[in-house]
Amino acid sequence: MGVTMNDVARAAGVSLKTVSNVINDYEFIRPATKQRVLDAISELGYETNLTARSLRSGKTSMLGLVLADLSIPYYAELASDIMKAAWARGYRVLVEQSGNEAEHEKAALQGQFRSLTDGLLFIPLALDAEQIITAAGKKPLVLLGEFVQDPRLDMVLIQNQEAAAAVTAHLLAGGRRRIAVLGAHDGDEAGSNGLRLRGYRAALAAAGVEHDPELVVPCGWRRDGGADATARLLDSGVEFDAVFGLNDALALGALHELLLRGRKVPEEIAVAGFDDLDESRFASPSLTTVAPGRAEIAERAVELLIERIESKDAVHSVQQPKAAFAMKVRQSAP
Amino acid sequence: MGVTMNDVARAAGVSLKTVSNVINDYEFIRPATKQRVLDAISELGYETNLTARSLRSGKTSMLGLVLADLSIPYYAELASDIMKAAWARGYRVLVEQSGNEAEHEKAALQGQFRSLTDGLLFIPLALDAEQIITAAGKKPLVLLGEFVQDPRLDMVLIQNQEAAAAVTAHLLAGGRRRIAVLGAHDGDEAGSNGLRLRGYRAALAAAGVEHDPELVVPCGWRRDGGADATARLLDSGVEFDAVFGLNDALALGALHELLLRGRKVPEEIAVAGFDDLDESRFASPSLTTVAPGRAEIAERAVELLIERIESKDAVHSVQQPKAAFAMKVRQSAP
DNA sequence: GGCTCGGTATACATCGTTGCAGATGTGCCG
DNA sequence: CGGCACATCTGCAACGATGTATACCGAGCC
Repeated sequence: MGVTMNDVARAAGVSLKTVSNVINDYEFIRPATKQRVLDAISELGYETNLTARSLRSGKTSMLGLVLADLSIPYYAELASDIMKAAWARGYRVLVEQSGNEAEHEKAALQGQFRSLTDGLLFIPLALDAEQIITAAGKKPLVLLGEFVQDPRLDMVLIQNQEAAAAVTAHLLAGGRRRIAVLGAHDGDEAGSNGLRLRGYRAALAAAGVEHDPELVVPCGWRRDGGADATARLLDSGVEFDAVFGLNDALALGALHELLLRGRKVPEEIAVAGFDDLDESRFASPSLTTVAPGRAEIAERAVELLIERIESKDAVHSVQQPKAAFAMKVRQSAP
Repeated sequence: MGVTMNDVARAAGVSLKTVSNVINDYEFIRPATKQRVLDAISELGYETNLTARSLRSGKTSMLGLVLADLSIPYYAELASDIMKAAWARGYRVLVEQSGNEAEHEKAALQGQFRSLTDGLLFIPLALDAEQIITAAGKKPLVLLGEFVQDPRLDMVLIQNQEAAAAVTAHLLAGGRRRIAVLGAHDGDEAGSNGLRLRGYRAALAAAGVEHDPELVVPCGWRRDGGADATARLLDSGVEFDAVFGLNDALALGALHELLLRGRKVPEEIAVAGFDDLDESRFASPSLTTVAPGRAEIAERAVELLIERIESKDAVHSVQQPKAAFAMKVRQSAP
């Protein structure tokens, strides 16, 4: 157990450094020498010790990914895309679940384990920009999710406001006038939910439809939150002819509750979401939603982070690319 | 950037080794000394370099988790549980997506990246036991998912057969006699799908219901596979009054397709699955399924793997604990 | 033939930590 | 008061790789 370069060197009759050179594709090695080393490597079953390499070179070739919880489908799908993008560029991803708690997020930014990664992809939920900047120090960092916005931070943006406006406009075009919104407080301005809410209000205003604060229902971020909120809404007696879940999980929870209570979707009440989960396509009825460009987000975020890592000292201006979104009109709101 | 133990030592006026001792909670240190060191640490913002520690100690405190793809909800939920269990024991998890390809699985078992982890949790899909044993070598390894069964390998078992029999029995108890099965070939004996199929047949036999091979429909493992298979089944004209998806994704795909075609669930056709995804609870109608004991599986697998890692040389017999399962009766098959 | 030059291989120090083997100091016992 | 045990602290050598500097070698040039 544990063949080292030294063993290989001895077996091949060369110096340790030559083995290193072969492994790192150094240009000037005689083919015969190279072959001898390669033979020795495969004969002994040598494998590079990445830990040692990291210590010496100062790079781990790992990216940290901090998100709330993998059991939330949107994060799982995003994580999957991010891992593929990173892998394609020779990096691995170390996922850290923050459980949406400030303490865990902070720990991820500045804790011990930071030293295992070359940079961080971070989906902040509990910390604000100031806290993030303080905690992160100089480590390469790219934010995702737009919960936090700040001109000093690199991030990949979702067009929250525009996309939410598009969903709302679609519902309005379908003749809906009393569109309930799940997942935000009426006053929210910040965070992705705030931005999405703003998009909703903008679309209403553009269509000349009055905004009723009673239709904005705060709730958790998961399916049960959407279901509960819908139940409360139905019980409250407030009239509505559509539900816009600020994410698909909420919309699916709402859909479930509406059908449970015998409401007809979409005839009576239309339902729309935001995220375009794989699951949403297969809901019954299938869910109208907007795709925020997940694959593009993953790709861009990884690319940007790696750029920051590999040109660490270079001067650079903050980048905040926006991903393209796309409406997905399905049965729940045709 | 890069405060080392040496810097701390100098600042605290002690030797480097004493700093190390403080950090590792060595017993015999005068409180005053300890405090001085701790002060220096926080003043300088020192952080342990885990890479160096790993190199020196030979432990990385990371577990590898090899699975097909995080975008598959069952794996995402399992991964989430595994990470929490590992974290609670001081380990992190490095996820590797195999995409269900033999080559990737093999690479995960014996590739470079192996040296970054102390042991591997592996959900095999493409490799068989022999290949796994050959590729894995002596590295601590615990299998999950029961796609492979072998008395030489540690693994945490799902009661595939028993649980599938329970689902089938439940459908039979509801008066169903023509139960279609999605996700296996009629001949399958191995793998979780084979075992689940065997449970299905056993339950039919126990109830004295004849088995019709035409009701067994092979298909992919995701929602679209279930939908396609259901479409084919409907088109073929084969009669059936229930569908048993060998996992929830398939069942949900089937549910979607049935409703799309105007079939009433459960009145006309009952639907049941296997996995108890979070999503299944919120489907409409909610999905009857069986929970394989995901949290317990995660817990036990992590525990077993860590035991193997930490008592590496000790003689031990192969362990194959079984997780308890639980029926979840919901609307789709009351 | 001696000298330069570029290709090829090597030696040595080094990354930041921990294991091991001691060195020092303190208190207590006889 | 010497000796001994024990608490406390220190120094050195490693872990396995890579960077830098340099040694060697044959070919080409004058």
